[in-house]
Amino acid sequence: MEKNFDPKTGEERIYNKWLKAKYFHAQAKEGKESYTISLPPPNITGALHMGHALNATLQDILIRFKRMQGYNTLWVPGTDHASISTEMKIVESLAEKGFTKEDIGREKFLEMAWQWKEKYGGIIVEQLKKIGISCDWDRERFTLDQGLSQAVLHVFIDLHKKGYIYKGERLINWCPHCKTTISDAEVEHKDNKGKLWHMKYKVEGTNDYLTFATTRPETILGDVALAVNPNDSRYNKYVGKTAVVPIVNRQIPIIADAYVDMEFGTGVVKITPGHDFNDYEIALRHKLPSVNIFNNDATINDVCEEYIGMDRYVARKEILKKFTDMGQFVKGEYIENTVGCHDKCGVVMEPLNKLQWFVKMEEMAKPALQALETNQFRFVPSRFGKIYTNWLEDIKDWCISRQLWWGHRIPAYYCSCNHTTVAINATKCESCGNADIKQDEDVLDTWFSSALWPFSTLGWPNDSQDMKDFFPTNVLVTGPDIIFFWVVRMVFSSMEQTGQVPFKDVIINGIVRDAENRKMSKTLGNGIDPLDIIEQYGADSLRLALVIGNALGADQRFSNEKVEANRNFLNKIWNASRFLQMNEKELGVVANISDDHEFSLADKWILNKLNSLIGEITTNMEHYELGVALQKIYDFAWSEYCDWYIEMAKANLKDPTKKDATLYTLRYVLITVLRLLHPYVPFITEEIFTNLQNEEESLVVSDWPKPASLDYGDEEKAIETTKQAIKEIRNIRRDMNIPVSQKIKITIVSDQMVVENFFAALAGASQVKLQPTKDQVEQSAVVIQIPTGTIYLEDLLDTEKEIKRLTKEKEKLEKELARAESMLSNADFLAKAPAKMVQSEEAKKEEYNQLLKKVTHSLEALKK
RNA sequence: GGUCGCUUAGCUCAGCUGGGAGAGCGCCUGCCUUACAAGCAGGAUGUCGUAGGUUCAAGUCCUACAGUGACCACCA
Repeated sequence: MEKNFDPKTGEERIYNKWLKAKYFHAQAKEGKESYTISLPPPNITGALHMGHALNATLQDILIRFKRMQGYNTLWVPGTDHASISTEMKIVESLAEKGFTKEDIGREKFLEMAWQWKEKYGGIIVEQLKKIGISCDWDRERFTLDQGLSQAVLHVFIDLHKKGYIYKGERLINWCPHCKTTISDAEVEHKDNKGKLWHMKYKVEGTNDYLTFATTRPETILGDVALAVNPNDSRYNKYVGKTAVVPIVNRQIPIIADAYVDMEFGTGVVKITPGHDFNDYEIALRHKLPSVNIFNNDATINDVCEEYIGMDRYVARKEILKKFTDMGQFVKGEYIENTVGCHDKCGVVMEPLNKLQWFVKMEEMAKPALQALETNQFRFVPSRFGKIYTNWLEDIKDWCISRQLWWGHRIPAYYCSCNHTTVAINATKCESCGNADIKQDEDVLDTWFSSALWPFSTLGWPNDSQDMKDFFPTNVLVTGPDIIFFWVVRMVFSSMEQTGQVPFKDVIINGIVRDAENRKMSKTLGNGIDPLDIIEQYGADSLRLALVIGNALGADQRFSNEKVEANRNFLNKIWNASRFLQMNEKELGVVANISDDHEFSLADKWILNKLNSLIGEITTNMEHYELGVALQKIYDFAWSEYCDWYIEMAKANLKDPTKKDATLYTLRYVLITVLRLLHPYVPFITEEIFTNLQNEEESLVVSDWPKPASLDYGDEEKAIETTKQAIKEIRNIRRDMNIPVSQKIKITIVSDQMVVENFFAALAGASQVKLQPTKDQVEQSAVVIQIPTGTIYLEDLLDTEKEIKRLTKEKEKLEKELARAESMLSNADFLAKAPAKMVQSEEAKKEEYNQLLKKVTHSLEALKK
């Protein structure tokens, strides 16, 4: 074996081996419970980032764990067509050549988009593979592929038939840059330091002016009313009168509405239903008209000759100037508010009144809410359920039509007879039979297809075997930021279409930040590329760094130091296996051992500890406590197996009576550790495993360890005591500056301790004598008291130092004793604490007492 | 404005259903001991944000407060 594992060459080789063996490919298996995960499909425009890496790693750990446990596992991968993001890319590339998408037309544009998808869409998948994830690549899907498109159309038509999908004119969020509608979820509210302008309109039939405040002076062109609070005594007298919007010379009513906050601004609000959601509501209540003042690019339309074609922000300045000139400008003050921006391009979105397709949400939200309430599925950690619930409780109808070309085109066909035919590939009007029908130009929101992902990828709406075998899925792992984009929509879509909640557990992973706790972003340029990390340290190290010591759902900082530390751990495991191989080469492999073979104390100790470990971490992993579980394996492997057991084994291997059992135990424990680690670090564990076993075997499909039926509790305790003794000896050697090379003589007086042959080596002794009584022990020895006996380090005595040490020891014991005694003298503790607690305290008290007596005795003897 | 986190060793963070505070990194001392210097052995450092409460027992449960962060939200 090489001195180090080289991930650069090894990982790819191993991954290809797995693919070739089709370990990740799932088929329905009789008598095997299935376990399914749908990979959140990354956008084809995306490049792999740390968020993907974490997300994919968590899923891979779970699916590999379950696969080893014997479940029939399926992990469905795929990508999302990312309607708007992809379209933006194509539009940009066209713009570079001086074209617009309209120049080349829909058909040609889509051709380009598909070409783009073929060229770049697979990149992120290949990048994901580098992490080592065990998806069933034979089942890879794309949200715009034929099957999924069929599912999308099916759902659209179904919902339309049921009346859940309708077309209506509504105020919607419009992106003037992308020139499409966007849903509420896609609006990002950004803090904005703006100005609140005070301006005034003349009240007709009086000489009075009413002063209102607005952050958007340009929208006065669309004003249809002034509103005051009905209880506002300042303005009561004006209600019912008319004010005049200058420039457009529009007469508008002054109305009373409780929405108006008397405290804010002047207490007078201008009402612009065409470009403000609140005003829209008010206008509905008061039956006011709506005036649209904008073109699709947010320039002023023909509402006003003077500003026609002018950008909204230019118009703002011009109108303010005009008001100043007219003497109707009052003042401007600084204000902090928020503005809604398109989350994709960042441009301030504009509410516009448009005819669009919507999904009626109120009714479908109900079962989705109930599903969580009644624990039909759950969030882990549970607190994220609140985001889900809040969003559903306050849900508005979902605007699903987009003025884009890349996506699922809406299956609605318009006829000159005014009838709309909603059907797949309609060729004639279903009402009048006219063949001259025109399909709706718009496509569906990307999330409409993602919402069907867990079942559309399994062949739905066809009566597929995969649906029967693998649906509903077991786990969804995703980020907190898309709970309302995606999780919510998957639940209600699935419940409506399949009658089932699409998953059992929704695991929320945190956000990976940089070492300074900043969000990694392209603009900041602080992103750490997972591929760079893989290149430098290997995928296994990356995976460990992302998972170890991290609580689920919590954000984490990422740094190369973390990766390095974990790389070191893997190197440690690698070298432990080299140690085993070296010895097996010399002494022979003992892969099996007969029942009558006697294990040494050390063997029994490590086997017992391993047994507990298996039980604990299996439970941890079943509870998704992956970080905790990993930490436990790490500690066991490094601190117990490598630091202690291997060192003990070195001596035992020289003992012909112990050699075989030791070789067996070394191998057995190491291989078990490899199994336990495999879900976390699949590559290196597989490499070691095949080195130790044979090329044909694979950890991927090997069994997850189960605790053995053994109880070496006493042996474990005995070795723990021995370890404690050795530690104290080392401690004293250190205090007295005795180098490792200088061997000492040790006498142990005990009638119960067994001193194994490793003791001398680990304690740095030339000889270790064990005797039942204190006879013939040299006077000049350092004395260590342990519960099972007394240890004498001969010829080391430095009386002064020894007195100091023993005094410290004595003080410590007295403190411990006092603690135990105070607990035991507490009547409430005795009465109310569990008996086990009380017993354990009593035992400790007894032990401390004994030790204290002995230490005190030694101390007195020295002082004489 | 609402909701939800976080505050534990110098730094980054674990700590499950309450029973004597942990890891990694860093730091100090000594070691190239034939698996591993990406290592070995030993060591130091914490009134677990503050104040109350529940309990025999609180880092862990409850309340308030203080810092800090995220998300949601129509104050023109």
